[in-house]
Amino acid sequence: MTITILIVEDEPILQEMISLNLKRAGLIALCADNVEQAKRIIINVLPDLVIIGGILSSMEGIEFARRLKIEERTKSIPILMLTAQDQGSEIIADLVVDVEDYIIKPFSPHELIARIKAVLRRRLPEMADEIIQWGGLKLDPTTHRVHVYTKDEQLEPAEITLGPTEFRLLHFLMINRERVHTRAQLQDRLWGDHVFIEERTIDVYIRRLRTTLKAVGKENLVQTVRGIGYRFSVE
Amino acid sequence: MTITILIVEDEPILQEMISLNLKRAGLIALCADNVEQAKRIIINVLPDLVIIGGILSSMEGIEFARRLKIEERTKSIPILMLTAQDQGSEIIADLVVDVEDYIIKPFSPHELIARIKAVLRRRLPEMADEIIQWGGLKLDPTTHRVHVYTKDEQLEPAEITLGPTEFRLLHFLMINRERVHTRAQLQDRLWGDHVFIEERTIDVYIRRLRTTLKAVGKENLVQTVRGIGYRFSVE
DNA sequence: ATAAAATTTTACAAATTCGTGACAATAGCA
DNA sequence: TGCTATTGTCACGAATTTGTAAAATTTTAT
Repeated sequence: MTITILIVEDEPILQEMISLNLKRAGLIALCADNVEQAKRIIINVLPDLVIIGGILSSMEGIEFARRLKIEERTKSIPILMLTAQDQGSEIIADLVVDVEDYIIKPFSPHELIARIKAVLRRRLPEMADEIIQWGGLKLDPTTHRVHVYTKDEQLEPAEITLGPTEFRLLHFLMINRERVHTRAQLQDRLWGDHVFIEERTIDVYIRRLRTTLKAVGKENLVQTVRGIGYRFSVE
Repeated sequence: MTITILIVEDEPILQEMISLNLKRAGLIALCADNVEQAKRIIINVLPDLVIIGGILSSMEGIEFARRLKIEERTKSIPILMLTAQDQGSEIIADLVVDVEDYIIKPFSPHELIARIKAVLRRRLPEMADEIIQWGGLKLDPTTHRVHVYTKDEQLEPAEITLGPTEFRLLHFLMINRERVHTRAQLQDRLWGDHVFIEERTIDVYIRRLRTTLKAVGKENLVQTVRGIGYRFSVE
C-alpha cells in the first residue's frame, strides 16, 4: 500500500527537507510551489494527505484548505498545516477549523514524520490488510486467523479462535500498539459513533480477549492503564 | 476550559432533563424554548455545541440548523439533533445534512452525554501528544508512560507508574518547565474551573509525585517557590 | 528567640475504577 | 426448527484513586 502526500510549500529549502524525509519514511511526496499548481495536481492525483506550508501567511493557504474541505472529492483528505511561530496560536486555531492538525515552525523532521503518521493513523487505521505480528502473536486480517508462537520452540504455532469483536479489538490494538486508548476511542473505532454501547462493555471484551490469550500463555499483552484505558504492549 | 451548550427544546421536562445531565457532566447549559429565543442567545453567547430538540417535527428545527450553518460566525458549531423514532431515519438523514449527529428518541441520559462528548471530541484538536524529555525523565502522553534515565548508564531506563492525576500534573509541569505555577493556576489547568478543590490538595499531589520520583533517585525536579507555588526545573 | 505563616507529612473515608461471573437477548447456522 | 455462538448489560467485590483534615515541620518575620 502506497501513501501519497501533497506538499504545498513555496520555500524551496523547506520543501526539499520535507520531501526528503517523507521519502525516507517510505511515503510518496508530490510537491507544489503554489496553490494553482497544487490544484492542478489534485485534479490528477488524489493524495492521502495534504501538507500546507508557509503560504499560510498570505491567507491563501487557509482559503485553499477550505476549498478542499468543501469539494466532495477531496473533503475527506486530512490537512496538516505548518504555521509560523509568531502568529498567535489562538488566531490560528480559529482560522484553521478545517485543518486536521498543525505544526508550529520550526519543527524537527522527526516531529513532522510523527505528526504525519498520527494524522494518517487517525484517518486510515484499519486499512492495512497486512499480516501483523507482534509479541508472539501473528494476526492475519485476510484469513481472519490468529497464531501464537510459544517460547518453547514448538515449530507448530498454535491457533486461537476469537469472536468477531474480539478479533477486531485485537487487530486495532495491535495496529496501534503501545498507544493507550480510552474506552471512548475504542468505542468510536470499533463500533462507530452511531452504535451506542455501555463503556463497560469494552471491559468485558478486553477480558474475553485476555482470557483466550492467557489460555495460550500470553499474559500481560493487553494492559490496563488505570483511569485512562487499555494498551497493547510487548513490555 | 468551559464548554457551553445551547439546548433548543420546547418540551420543558426534556429540557430540564438534558440541562441537568449536562451540568452533572461539568458542561454549561443554556436553554431556549423556541427558535426565536435561541437566536437571541446566540447573538450574545457563542456555544460550543447546539442541541436541537422536538421542534424538529415542525421543520423549524431544520431551518434553524441550516441558518446556523450559513452564517459565518456560527457555521463551525456542531449541531446535535434529537429526532423522534417514527420519522424514517433515511428521511432525517437526507434533511439534516447540516447536522453533525442525531439521536433517536427515546434515549438515556448516559447515551446523550456520550454522544455529546463524541461530537465535541471530533471537533476539538487532538491534545499535544508529543514526547517530552527533560531532566532525565521521558514522558510519553500517547503510551501514558514515564521512563527514568539514571546516571549510572544503565541501558534500561526504569519505568515509573503514576496515578492519573499525578501523570497529568507531571505532564503539565514538564511542558511548562522552569515556570512557577500558583496553586490556583494548577487547579485551573488540571481540574478545570468548575471543580472545587482545596488548595492544600495540590500540595498533596505534589508530594505524591515527589515521592515516586524520589524512589528512582530523582529529587529536586519539582521545586517549591515559597509563597508562590511550584515549578519543574532541571536546575 | 518566638510567633506567625507556609509547606510537608500522615492518616483516613469517600468515591471511582476495574475485573469477574452470570444472564438474557439476538444472530447465525445446521 | 432447535442448537450454539455472540453480544451487550448488570451487579458485586476488590483494588486504587481522590480529596480532606489535621498534625508535624520548615521558613519567615517580628
